[in-house]
Amino acid sequence: METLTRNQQIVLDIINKSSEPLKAYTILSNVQKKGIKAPPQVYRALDKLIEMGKIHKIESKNAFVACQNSSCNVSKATAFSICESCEEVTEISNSKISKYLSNFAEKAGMEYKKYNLEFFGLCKKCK
Amino acid sequence: METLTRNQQIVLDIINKSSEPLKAYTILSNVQKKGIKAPPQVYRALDKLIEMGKIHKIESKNAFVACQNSSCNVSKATAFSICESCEEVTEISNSKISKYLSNFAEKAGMEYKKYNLEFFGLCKKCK
DNA sequence: TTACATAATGTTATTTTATAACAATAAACT
DNA sequence: AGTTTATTGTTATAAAATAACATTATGTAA
Repeated sequence: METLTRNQQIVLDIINKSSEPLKAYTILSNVQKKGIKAPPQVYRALDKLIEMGKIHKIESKNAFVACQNSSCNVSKATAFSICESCEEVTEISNSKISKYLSNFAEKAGMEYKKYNLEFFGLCKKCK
Repeated sequence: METLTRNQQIVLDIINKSSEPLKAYTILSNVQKKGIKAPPQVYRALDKLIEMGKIHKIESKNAFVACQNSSCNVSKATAFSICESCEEVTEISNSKISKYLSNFAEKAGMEYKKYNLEFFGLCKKCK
């Protein structure tokens, strides 16, 4: 179990507290009172947290969310559903999807390391 | 069958000719001799071409590729495999994946409109 | 055809997202 | 303690995308 550095912990705390994906510069403005002053400090922390699987990047939004799946301490397969109305992002932790896709990748002749899947539509509330 | 405007056609031609995903500013520098001078012109063409399903955006790379799947004239479900060594990007047009994932989304209670899936790993050549 | 609406374009400036480069500290190792 | 390695702080800049608005082209209906 890796221990976090000060900056990593500060950034992770903000993301954990948030109910929605946060952008890097939003994070920055929220941690400036804690002494993190410049973008590279935020991006470096984000990079490490992603490596550790503590957070994920929502590529279509350039935003970052806490991993909601306690078992994924290495980020190798991520899936999200994204509501186009309320912007809610939910991590899908479905072992069937994961198995299905890993299997598919192998059959396709690819030495697969990870995947990212993003669903777009309307969530239960919004539809 | 929609007809393309001049700018859309110019941008599509460049992307079609390329064997790899192109970034917006790479496209721009390649079409300046044809009279497209500024980023908004490129981005507007890209947006329309995506709407039409002629091209797709590789979110993890901020790059654009021609649709390799002649049947997808509306871009609602895309899947790619991306080689982390040679950067080759291949569109996966597998109706099974598509069916499986659509099905999954529906069961999850989401009114699903589209998805984007990106696999990362090593392609056949590189592994 | 002419008038009106709609869409596409051209252009400048700016915003947003991300990284390069390098000096300064701190942590881990032998 | 001295050396290596990782992390931090900082400034500047690069890369990606959009806002805003004036202009031109295209479609449509009287």
